[in-house]
Amino acid sequence: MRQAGKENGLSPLQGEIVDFMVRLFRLMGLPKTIGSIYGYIYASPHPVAMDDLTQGLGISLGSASQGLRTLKVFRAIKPAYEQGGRREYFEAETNFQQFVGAFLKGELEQYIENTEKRTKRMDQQLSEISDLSDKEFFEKRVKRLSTMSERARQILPIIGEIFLSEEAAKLSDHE
Amino acid sequence: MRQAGKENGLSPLQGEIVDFMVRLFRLMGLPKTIGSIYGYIYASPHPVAMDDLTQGLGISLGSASQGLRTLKVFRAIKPAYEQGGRREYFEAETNFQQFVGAFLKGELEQYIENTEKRTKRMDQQLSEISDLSDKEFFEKRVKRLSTMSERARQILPIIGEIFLSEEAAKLSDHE
DNA sequence: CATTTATTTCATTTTTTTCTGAAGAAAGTA
DNA sequence: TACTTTCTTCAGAAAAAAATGAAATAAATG
Repeated sequence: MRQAGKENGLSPLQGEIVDFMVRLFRLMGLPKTIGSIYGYIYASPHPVAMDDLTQGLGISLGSASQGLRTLKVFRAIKPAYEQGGRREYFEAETNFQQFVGAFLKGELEQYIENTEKRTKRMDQQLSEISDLSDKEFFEKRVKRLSTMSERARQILPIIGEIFLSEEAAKLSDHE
Repeated sequence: MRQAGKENGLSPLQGEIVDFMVRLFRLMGLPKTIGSIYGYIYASPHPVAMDDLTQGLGISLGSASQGLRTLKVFRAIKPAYEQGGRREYFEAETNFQQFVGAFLKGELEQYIENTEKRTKRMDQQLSEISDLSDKEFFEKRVKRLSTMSERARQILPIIGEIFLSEEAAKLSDHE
């Protein structure tokens, strides 16, 4: 998959879209395949089955399956009710605000919780230092980390606000 | 380096701090070594030379050299004027707000610029579509991406604000 | 329930990223 | 200048992350 959609039936525009999504998803720390799958679905006028992905993107069955799962989990795609076949079809959830925001918020939340545990542990360690000038130094340092972690928690809702607020929704939800 | 600072002369608290930084830096997409170097310097009461790092963290000369360079570049450490020796010594820049913020803002800025180029290309591609219903579909899709990209640009200064404002500085700069 | 078709799982392979250390600059010293 | 010490570079090694595909499972059909 050098340039998305060269050896297969993707139009140049669709290729651009796939690349776009690969980049967007990489920004969230997700692998190329996942971005390309979402891109492919996003750029398809009709619901997409796993088969279309392996063919259209030249990726393996395994990757397609795992990628779809991940995308389902954070609601970037949704099942499409297609006539006839026994296949599962999917279409794109097009409001990035929602799922990108939720994803980032989740990640950050987890990170911050973990961080708070750590600063607590540090506070304990502090109490075991006997040397006085060492103690002062480390208190300063640890203090800063605690402050940072508190501040991060304050920022969290702002991030949520940016992505998930009513305003944000309005700005992006007028299909 | 299983648990930071086990085989070497790091106190448990210092080990915690190193781990903390490894995590913080990984959040920014930077490798473990860089985080651990910053952590080591941050957790040192005295200026640190390259030698201390290779010894104290058990990392190679190459890693230490490269890591220090990176940290210098985005101002996470600064040279310390140490008596006597011909060695270079460093100490930590302790206001994360500044350097983490600047780093993230830089990354995002670059990302957004690139994204804008892409949406422009897409707009061009759009004009070459003849089929009418296809055209409508892709216009909708591309529109959304453009909107998102515009919105990202609006958000950028807010990010800057969060990290780099006077207020943020005050909140973190009272050593 | 046997058969065909679609999906999931996961051990292995491939690709990408990060780390290492020896060679060689650079900078200081006698 | 010859020698020592410190730092940088970069080709190759090691580790980590992602992708593959074959076997197992599930789901549908006659």
